[in-house]
Amino acid sequence: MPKKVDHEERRREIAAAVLRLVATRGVEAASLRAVAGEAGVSMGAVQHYFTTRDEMLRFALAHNNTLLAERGARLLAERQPATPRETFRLFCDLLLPFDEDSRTAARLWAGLISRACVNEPTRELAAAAYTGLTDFVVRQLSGALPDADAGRAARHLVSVIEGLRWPVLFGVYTRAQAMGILDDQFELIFRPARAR
Amino acid sequence: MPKKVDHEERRREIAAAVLRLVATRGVEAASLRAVAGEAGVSMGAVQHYFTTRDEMLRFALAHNNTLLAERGARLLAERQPATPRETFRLFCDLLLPFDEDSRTAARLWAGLISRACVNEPTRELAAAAYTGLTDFVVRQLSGALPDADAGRAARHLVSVIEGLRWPVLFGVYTRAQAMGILDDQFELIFRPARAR
DNA sequence: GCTTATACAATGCAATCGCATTGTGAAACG
DNA sequence: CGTTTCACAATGCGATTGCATTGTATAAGC
Repeated sequence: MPKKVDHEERRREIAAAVLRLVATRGVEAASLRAVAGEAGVSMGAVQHYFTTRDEMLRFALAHNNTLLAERGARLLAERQPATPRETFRLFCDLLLPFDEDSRTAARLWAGLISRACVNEPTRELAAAAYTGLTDFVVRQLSGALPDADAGRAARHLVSVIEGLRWPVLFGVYTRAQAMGILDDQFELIFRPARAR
Repeated sequence: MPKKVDHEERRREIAAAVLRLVATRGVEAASLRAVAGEAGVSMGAVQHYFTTRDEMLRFALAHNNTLLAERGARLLAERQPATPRETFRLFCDLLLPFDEDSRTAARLWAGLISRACVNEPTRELAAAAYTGLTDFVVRQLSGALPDADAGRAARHLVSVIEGLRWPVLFGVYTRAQAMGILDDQFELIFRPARAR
């Protein structure tokens, strides 16, 4: 019938435009027209791929989560961390807004959170993102710790990292200060079991 | 001259309407008209007290921060926590979205964060809120720990609490699970110094 | 080659937005 | 008692919003 177009690929392209807008000017700025302009297509095209603005935003934020997961897996594969501590540092670099990439990701995360507060499907998305991240960390830790401790350690580490995201993004902590807090945390958690 | 009106008090009343809207329907919903309607005044009144929507939002979010600080001080005064652990639990109840009040506060916090990502004055506000909170906790802890440790412990505790806010709000952790994580953390930090 | 389904593009529309302007009633001051 | 000044109320305006509708170019199936 008509032209053959990779539907999902086009959606992802438009989603990328959404993410650029959300990261630089906030969720409110991601209007249909602005997105169309940013993506270099007509507004009709955006409407063709997303029935509603809400669906567009939800897809974009979900897409961003899979991008982040891929980035984490890639980092893990290429840096091959040998010790739990190296793995941990890798996650810090991935999740905390130290460089421009992760600062962008943090701003997107902020958009996700603010929408999740008032939009049920987005809330489910955010909840899934948190559980997914924690599970991922559990799996990374499961070699280095007994299973029972791995779960606990993962929840600890994820909590502290998450708790540092906004202070770091807003300039309350420098990278060195944040890493200091995280190092302390790491020491505490990975102290030999007998000392606990 | 004209009627005598407590200017700041009126601003706070309007800000309360803003906060109600932000908490229930998000920052975007706090339009001048909606705020006027919620506050039960005309749009002209809102404009009379705030020169711009941006200023209105900033004032409302800053106002919310002082309300939260007052609430913390009041809780501290009436519950008179004797041990660091009791103090800590008090802060958890204050900051984590366990009841409807603190869930509202968390949604407001989300609004603050998302705006802080794209609005410089709001960013400063958010940064000040984080440092203010940490300083407050340091002061609470300074009796129970040597000064050097109090700062470190405070940054730890605040980080973990902050890291649990969104998972709790989005239903990833129940109150019991969150408190379990926090208890563990508390144990780690307050373990006798010789064991470190 | 005609049909048909797709992939957009263009435009229209009612609603809403922030903000500016203007009007009015009242109260304090001279 | 008149003037001034503040506290609003009402309305207007241009811009922008999400969404619906319509038009059209293209290309695969029969």
